[in-house]
Amino acid sequence: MTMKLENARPRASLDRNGWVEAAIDMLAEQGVQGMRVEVLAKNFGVTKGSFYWHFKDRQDLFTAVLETWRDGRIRDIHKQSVSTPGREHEQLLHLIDVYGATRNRRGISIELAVREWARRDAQAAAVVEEVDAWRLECTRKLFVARGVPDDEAKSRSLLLYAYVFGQSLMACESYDPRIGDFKHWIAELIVKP
Amino acid sequence: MTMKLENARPRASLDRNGWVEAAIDMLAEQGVQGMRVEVLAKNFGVTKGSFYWHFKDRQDLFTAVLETWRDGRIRDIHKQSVSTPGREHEQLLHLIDVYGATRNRRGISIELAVREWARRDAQAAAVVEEVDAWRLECTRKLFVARGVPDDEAKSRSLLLYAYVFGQSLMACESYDPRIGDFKHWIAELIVKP
DNA sequence: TGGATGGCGTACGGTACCGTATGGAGTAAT
DNA sequence: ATTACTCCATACGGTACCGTACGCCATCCA
Repeated sequence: MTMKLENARPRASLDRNGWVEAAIDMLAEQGVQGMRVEVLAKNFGVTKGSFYWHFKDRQDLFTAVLETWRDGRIRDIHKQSVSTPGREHEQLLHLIDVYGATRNRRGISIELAVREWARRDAQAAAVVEEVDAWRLECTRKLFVARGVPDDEAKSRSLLLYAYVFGQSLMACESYDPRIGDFKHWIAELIVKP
Repeated sequence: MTMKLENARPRASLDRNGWVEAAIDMLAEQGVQGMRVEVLAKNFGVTKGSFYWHFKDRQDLFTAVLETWRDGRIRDIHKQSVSTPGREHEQLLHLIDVYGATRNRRGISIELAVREWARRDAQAAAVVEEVDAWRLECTRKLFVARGVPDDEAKSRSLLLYAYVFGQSLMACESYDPRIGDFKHWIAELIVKP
């Protein structure tokens, strides 16, 4: 049998998914324009001959990146937003915290890069719209689960996500040394029953 | 005297400022990477020989764009945020409305482009930080003028701007037909005493 | 063991840029 | 009229890409 050779080659990880993961790294660091075929190839130590074996063209990579990002986000949304009766308050605060902390910088970078991408590309815009719809819906359910009226739940969900994304756009670290307290106060205002 | 010839030539508007204004247009439409010397020149119907007469290099244009944007923002902030006793509530709601409406699309596009620029360029980051500081401070004064404690005023200012910027990043038009009502509710929550 | 196929390298043409060097037309000053 | 200065065009070299054509080699399969 040839089973022993399955992972014999150390560089055999360069399948379609490997390119997509590397492209997402570049997306986080440099934006859409940073996902360049020859640059990615050089980072892998190969030439673009490999790329054009796995992908039809650059747009093909873009589509794969968007789908990978969308699927990952939807999985995360479900993990974070399944209602645990009695703990919805903590769950909502945690949602805000995840996007506001210094950790998760990579996730935020990707988030912003995709959203900027979506402002000039219909395909990216559709993906963002889909992800937003899932997030807003799951968060709405969390609010409803703790007794908030439906309209108010929708409004607070919108406020929650707009706030966390907007916060990552601002340079507010130098605003006040007690910025952490302010953010807690804001989070409570958004989540408060 | 030669005074009569001061604005004799119709194309004499192609001074340094003309290039900067056109560059800001491209910034709004295509982001930082869209501000290209040869593209701008073609749009003007000239060649880049003109550009390199008025600017040392591309970075020189970038610096001028950032300074022009910063100065314009600071002027706007003062116009919008001077406290008119008794009307602070309406002034704050108007602030939110300015950034949330379908009009002012250009201003929002520039705002987002500059902020994305700032994530990868220290000079742009410094400008954004300066503009944010002005905005937060002026809005804080509006809150304080209507009796809000100082810490809460700072928190609400931060929430206000993070919300309006984040909102422009989201595709929330298809969220619910009553999105307008939700935004009003949110604005009241942010501004409410 | 010969041929098919997967995975990648090489080489090339083409495009879109940046920046420089230089010339040239028009105007202003002497 | 000569000079000088402003403003722009032309031409060039260089870089960084995208995409394609084609060739090479290892592996698998009959």
